[in-house]
Amino acid sequence: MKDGPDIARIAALIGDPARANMLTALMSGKALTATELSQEAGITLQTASSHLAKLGAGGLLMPRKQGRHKYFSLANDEVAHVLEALMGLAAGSGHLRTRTGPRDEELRKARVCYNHLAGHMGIQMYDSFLRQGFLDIGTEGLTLTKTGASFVRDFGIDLDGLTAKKSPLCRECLDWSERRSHLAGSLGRALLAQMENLSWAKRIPESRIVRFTKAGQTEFDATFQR
Amino acid sequence: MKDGPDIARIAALIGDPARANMLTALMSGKALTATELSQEAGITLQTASSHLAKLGAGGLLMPRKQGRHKYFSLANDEVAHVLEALMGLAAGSGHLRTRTGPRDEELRKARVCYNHLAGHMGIQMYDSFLRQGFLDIGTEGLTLTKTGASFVRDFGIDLDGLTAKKSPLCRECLDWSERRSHLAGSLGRALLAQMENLSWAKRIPESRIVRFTKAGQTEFDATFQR
DNA sequence: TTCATAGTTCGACCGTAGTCGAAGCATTTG
DNA sequence: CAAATGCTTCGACTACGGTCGAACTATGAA
Repeated sequence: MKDGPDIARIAALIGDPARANMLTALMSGKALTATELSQEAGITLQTASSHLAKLGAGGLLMPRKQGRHKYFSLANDEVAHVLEALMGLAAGSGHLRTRTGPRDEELRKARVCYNHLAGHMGIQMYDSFLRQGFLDIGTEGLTLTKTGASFVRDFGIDLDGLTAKKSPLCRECLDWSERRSHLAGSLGRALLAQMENLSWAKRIPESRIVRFTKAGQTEFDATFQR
Repeated sequence: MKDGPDIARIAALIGDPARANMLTALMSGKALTATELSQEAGITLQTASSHLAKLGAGGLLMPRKQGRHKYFSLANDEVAHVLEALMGLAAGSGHLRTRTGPRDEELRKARVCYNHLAGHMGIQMYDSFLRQGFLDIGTEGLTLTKTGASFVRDFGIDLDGLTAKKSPLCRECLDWSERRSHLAGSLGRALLAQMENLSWAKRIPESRIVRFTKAGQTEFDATFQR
């Protein structure tokens, strides 16, 4: 009776309407909180919590704790592939709905997150690092590549000083507004500090907004938009 | 709450262990009877019947009645694709088990089925027709193409005589031993009759075996094996 | 510190769906 | 025709799992 891979187990996980709704909501690629997902599915938070625990245990979801929020995203591409295949079979075209965070335009664009750069520009920088091969996504956590190290040094950062400390150099941080990962860790903090040093930007007091100068914006784009 | 394509519905269908076992058994591409599938799933025939009805209504299975048997196969490639994706996610490599029909070697090779050719050679001819574009699989049933018609005429069959009758010219028939479709209908019967006319083969009395002569076999291979 | 918000755990309720025995059709075989 | 085989339908039982209220923990804000 036992047919090797237990397709019934995961199909049953997807087979509950509430869970299916959560999973399809996550197909956008963005991470959502438990509360948002509960609304997405039309169920209470308690019920959602139980569902999310099951999906996590089943290997379909990747939960990440961020402060007092818990963000969920699809565990990997294969999960998305299965969902897409199911959508195809279920005929009709796939809908996606999402509903994301901060209202303030400036906050969305660039803000401080534990002293590193977050928001659209944070994502922009992170993507640029990945594109240029400055960062390597290993089994557990990010590492700075050789080319990445030399770039960072050229940018004016005391890399040796950072690595001397015990706090992690590179970490992924889930962006609030963009709902994607960006660069955190001591390197992330140092990069933002250096941008402030170079007078590219400054923090607006009494808020988390990071406001770039016109020149600073140009420099940033030239440096990180390739 | 309603997310367009109802992936939960079909995922739930696959999500039951008994149904999942039946579906994986059908991944071989061969059609299986309700009884065989019930054994495959380790449940009684009554329960299996209910499951199979649901899978049919859900569009995952294609049932075909053949005498007092009912054969089930996956409805289409997309279903197989979903199952394969699920197997991938469920990790581990997929097992397949099957258990097919007739014992007698000669019967498996070539036999009569409602006066048309069945068994391995029947499949061979059917595949050859499809490969050469003699048959066209439309929305409902097979049709003979122009090139197919001229081939058939060259083979010595009175095609006009056949089309004059009201019984269907081409029909699919599910092969007992191969568990795949082959050509039935009046054309199928005429083709077998012509092979007997040409002394390629003759029927063995008191059985359904069709025995080809050595020369007939050679001719058949030359004609239908491309 | 206290309060508010996000999420988890516990317990109880309820419904749905899987299961099988028994009886009923349908088709083939003798 | 009767008997046998393959499958379906009906009905009853059972259990698993989804659901929510209430209480609890953890993190952040005032």
